[in-house]
Parts: sequence; structure tokens; C-alpha cells
Amino acid sequence: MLTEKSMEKIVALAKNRGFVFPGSDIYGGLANAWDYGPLGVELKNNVKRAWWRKFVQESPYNVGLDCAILMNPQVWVASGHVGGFSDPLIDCKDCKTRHRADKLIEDWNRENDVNISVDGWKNEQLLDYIKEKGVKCPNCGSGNFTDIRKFNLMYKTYQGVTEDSKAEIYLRPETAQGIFVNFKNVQRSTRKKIPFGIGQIGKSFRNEITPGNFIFRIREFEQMELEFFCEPGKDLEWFTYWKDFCYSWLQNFGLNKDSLRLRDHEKEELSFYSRATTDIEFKFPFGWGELWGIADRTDYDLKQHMEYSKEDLSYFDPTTNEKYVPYCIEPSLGADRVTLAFLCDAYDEEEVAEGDVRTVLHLHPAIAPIKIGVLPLSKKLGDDTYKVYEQLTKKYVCEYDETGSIGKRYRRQDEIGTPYCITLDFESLNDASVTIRDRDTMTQERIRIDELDAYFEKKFDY
RNA sequence: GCGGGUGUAGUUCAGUGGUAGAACAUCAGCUUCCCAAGCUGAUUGUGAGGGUUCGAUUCCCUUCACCCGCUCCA
Repeated sequence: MLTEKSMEKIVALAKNRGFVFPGSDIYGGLANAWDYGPLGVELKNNVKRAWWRKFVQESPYNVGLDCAILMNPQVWVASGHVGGFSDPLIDCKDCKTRHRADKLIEDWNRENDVNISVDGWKNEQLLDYIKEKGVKCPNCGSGNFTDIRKFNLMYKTYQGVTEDSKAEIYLRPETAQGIFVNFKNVQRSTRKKIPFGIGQIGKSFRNEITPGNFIFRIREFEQMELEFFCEPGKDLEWFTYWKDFCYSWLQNFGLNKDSLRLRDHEKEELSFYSRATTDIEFKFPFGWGELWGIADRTDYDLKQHMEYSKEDLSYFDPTTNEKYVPYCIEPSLGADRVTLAFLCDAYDEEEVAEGDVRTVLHLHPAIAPIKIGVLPLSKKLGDDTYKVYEQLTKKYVCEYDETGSIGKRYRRQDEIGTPYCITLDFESLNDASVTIRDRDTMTQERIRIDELDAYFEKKFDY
């Protein structure tokens, strides 16, 4: 890397080459909405495919699922999202900082040895209490607060054509609950025995207060989640297993080890339902950010749904004749985030000759959006080259390019991370062979056209 | 949502209360042919809406978006 790797450069490349565009662009955009362009959708699909293959297809334990985004609202009551995801927010008018009203009161209570729980309080109660007790802003000491506003992170919509609040439903804020409510269905229909897992890839929606950093934190995002069910007591064992599994998966697809770290949550940081949580973080140009949250959710979710739905979601172990509610390990990965991580990690600027710089994405061949660039050395060779292109597109996403000098076309492919370029030259007409150029090594080899399929089959075998 | 900053071709930047300019990029033609060559030509723009004005890209208001902070966590 010649100069500093920056978000600006990566975003510029993404827009310029068609990885990611601003959403609703011609109408001036929409906050935090991004569209994946022709290259971006290939990249993201490849990432999802790679995940699915490793976590579902090749896994001896796991099966797949694809649940509806819209669910019975009771699901979110049971999961705690209706209550827990709506924070009562209050702003200090003097120093402009934002706080959670319930936290302010809890802190005040602790300091003043008052033992009152604010759980379930209404906004007015919270506000009255703050005024009555003279709770101050922890930042500037002022008591000049705004009103409390509930900030529910869930998007609401309506079932049915009239805006009847009785039919109010939510866009799911996570895919996990779809798995929990289908636990029984999946277990019965697949005849899976504990331990087993259910994987799902899908969109989730959170009305984040502060989104940002390109596609790192977006309000409509895609998750790749696994809920892995195991015997209580064996959960920490499996927790470690999946943590290592996820960590090595990222590295298998080329993420630099120096750009990755594992961060265990401290006790105070843990969610109320979680026994242990580890984040796999990636060093983005803007700083460390979470990619993958691996959590031991215990039997919290299934028990909640048992309580609210009155359905028995326990598991009967036929070998021990025991009945129990399984514990659950959840590795949850953000598809957009990890796609961005791959993009950032792959980005490089290299000096190929003195003063001659190429921008190159060193993407793993499995996730590169275009696998093979097909280039005629001269436009006069266009027809013959196009035949090779047609042959290869049956198996691989290829790009045909005859515009500009050959060097320029190599650079174009480098910039979008194409691992191989094929060039057909005048000699090809005699020896029925083409030159294959490797993106990373920039070396070339000569291969017969009728041996291309076999050649690439080996290259793309992983 | 709050505070601060910014909006001019695809990109980076000029410029003006009176017909908007360059470079790069893109496309076409000629040429060259295995790593961003050259020549000729072409396409494309004042974020959106409103106001002041004879006339607004420039001044004012609103809005939208982006960047930096505050709460989050896939």
C-alpha cells in the first residue's frame, strides 16, 4: 500500500465501478440506504454462498431455513424487543448530550441508596421522577432536559389495507426469532438430534439512531445467523467450537489475521440473556468494528416462547430418555459488514513500475465478483475472443472488454478484483491457445482453449 | 433526533447576480498491441423545492443528502 487506505477511496471505488450506489440516488438519496450494483450483488452473493456452503451445506450439524420478515407481533413481545428495544431517550438542552432516562434514574438511585425499580414505568413517570428528585445531567450537571421520547428500534407497519393500529406489525429486527419459533418444526421434519443448528440468511431492519460508515451500520441489513442447539452444560464447549470455526472461516477467505481480533464481552456488557459473548472484530479504515457476534443465549429464547405461546419447545433425548430445553449458541454475522470487510481488506495500491500505480482488489477467487476477464489483444480478434467468452460464461461470471489498450483493460480488471484475465492474440488463431494472466502474481501462462474448462475447474476448486 | 461542516459533469476541482470551464474518466474513430501511450471528436453538471430580482449556480428560506461528534452492536 503506497498511501493510507481510506474509507473515501473505497467508497469512491465502490460507486465508480458499480459495487454500491447511494439508494434512491436520483431523488437525492435516502438516509443510510445503499444499493448493491452489478459487481456488489455478485460479491455479496458470493459471500453469502460461501457462508451457506460452510455453515449449512457442508455442516454435519446444521440445516437451513428462510423465514418471513413479517411475524406475529407476539414474537417480539416474547423476545423482549417490544419492551427492551424501545429506549426512553432524553436530551440535555444545555450540553446537547443524549441519555437514557431509565439509566439516569438507576444511576441516581444507586448513588442515593434508593431501591426502586423503574421497569415498566411510563415516560411521564420517568420524567416526573427526574424532575421531582432533581436528577442532573451526568455530563454538565444541568437539569434542563427535553421530554422523553421512546425510540423503538423496530420498524412498524400495518397488516391489512387500513391503518388500523390493532393490526400493527413489525419488520423483524433480527432473523434469530424466526428460527426459535420454528425450532419444533425443523427438529421434527429433519429428525435432527441435539446437537444441531439452523442457519438463515435474510434481511433485518433496525431504526438505528446513528447509522453510518457506509454499509457498516445500515437500517436495512442482511444477517447470516446460526442458532445452534445443544445440551445444557455443553454450551460453553460449543461456544468455543463455533467461535474458532467462525474465526478460521474469515481467514480462509483471505481476511488478514492482523485485521481481526476476538473481543470477549465483560460481565457488565453482556446482554441479560447471555452467558458469554465474543465479538470478532475487523479493523476497518475508520476503526475496529464488530463483524460477528457469537453469543451463548442459554435457553432464554426457547423458554420465552414457551411461556408466551404455551407450546412445549423442549427436546426429548431418546438416548438418555431425558427432556430438556436446549441451550443455544448464536454466531450472528452481518452480511453487509463482512462484505465491506472483504472489500476493505482486499483494497491495495501497488507500484508496478516507477511512478506507475495500479489499484487492485486482492479478493479471494471464491468471492471475486468477476472470475475471468476475457480480452482480445486487438479489436480485430473480437469475434474469436467472444466465442471463448461465451464458452466460459456458462460456468463463471466473466467480463468481455475490448475497449482501450490491453494494459488499461488489465488495470480495470485489477480494480474490481478479477483473479484471472484471458487474452486472445494473433498467435491464438494458429495454436488455439490463449494467455492467462494472474492478478496477484502478474505472471502469464499459455493454455489451449479446449483445456480452459479443466484449467479453471482446478483454479476455482476450494 | 441534536450540534458543527459541506453540496458545481461519473470523479477531483475552477468560476460568476447576465450564455458554466479544466483535468481525469466514459464513448466513437485512427493508430499501437501483453500491463494506465498518442491523435481527433463526442456525451454529461450547479442536490431538490420555494422566495427576492428584469434575470439566481451565486442572495434568502425550506428540504434532502453526505462528513465529524452524542446513543448502538449484525
